[in-house]
Amino acid sequence: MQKLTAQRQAILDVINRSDKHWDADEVAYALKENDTPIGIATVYRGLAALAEQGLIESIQLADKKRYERADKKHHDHLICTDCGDIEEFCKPEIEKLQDLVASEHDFTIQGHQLLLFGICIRCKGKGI
Amino acid sequence: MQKLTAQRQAILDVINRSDKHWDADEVAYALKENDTPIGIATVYRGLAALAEQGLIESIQLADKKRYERADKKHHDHLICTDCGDIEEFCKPEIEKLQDLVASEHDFTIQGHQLLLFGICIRCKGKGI
DNA sequence: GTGATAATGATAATGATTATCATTCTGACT
DNA sequence: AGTCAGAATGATAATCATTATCATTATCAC
Ligand SMILES: [Mn+2]
Ligand SMILES: [Mn+2]
Ligand SMILES: [Zn+2]
Ligand SMILES: [Zn+2]
Repeated sequence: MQKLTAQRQAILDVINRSDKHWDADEVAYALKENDTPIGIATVYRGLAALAEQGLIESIQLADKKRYERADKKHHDHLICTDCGDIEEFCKPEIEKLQDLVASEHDFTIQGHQLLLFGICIRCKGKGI
Repeated sequence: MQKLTAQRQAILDVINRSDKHWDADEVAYALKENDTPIGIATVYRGLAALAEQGLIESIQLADKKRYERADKKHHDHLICTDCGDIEEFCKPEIEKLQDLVASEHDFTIQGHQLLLFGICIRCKGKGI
């Protein structure tokens, strides 16, 4: 990314103004609401470029990529298989053990993805 | 899955006779080599059905699902971003901490996926 | 054997993402 | 100010894994 163009700045603003985990369509829709509509291909390219620069974070779910603000400390995710809600958690002991695993395998770790799937507290009380 | 049909048994056999992590196309190709060709839709359905019954395991990578034998103890994966190789590891302390995280969030855990991305030992010595 | 149910397989459809390509923008340099 | 090159944009086509459709076939209970 050479330039933080107006379009990419607009994408970044959308993502930075909430704690959501956005997919490309949601970003495009928010931009349209915003009266700054941007072509969907440009949204995809912008998201990829911003993530590459570390200006936003990405998580890869089964079906699609989602993006979030980069200005929080590193965390991983709990995903409700019922409502799709995404919660966050931070557990440095796990990260340490991951590094240990990598070194045990002579593996130079570049990143990781830990997803916990299950039922969130809200969905637990649904069928009553 | 009502029946373990001949086709599904053939899929299961292919997967059980190696330690690979198979995608649907690879399974279909192996079956053709085997002189037991099976329609690709049937392969997809068979893999899903076998995984649902716990007869095989699945992992969801960024682009596609892969399947492996279910007769090993639970493990997670190291994925080389250079050659695509998949190694396995087992770290019960991590699993315990995952359960702790879930309980801290009143989250009923159903499953998890931990992927460590990086460079495997073989690829590390490449550019010399 | 007959009928209900499930599975198969060829093919079409879906959905997220990427590629193409003509057009527009930007910034550096006259 | 004008020119030029490299980037970015956006409409659209293409890709690729997976799922849906649907007519046909297999299987099981009676
Ligand atoms: Mn997050
Ligand atoms: Mn494995
Ligand atoms: Zn939920
Ligand atoms: Zn490698």
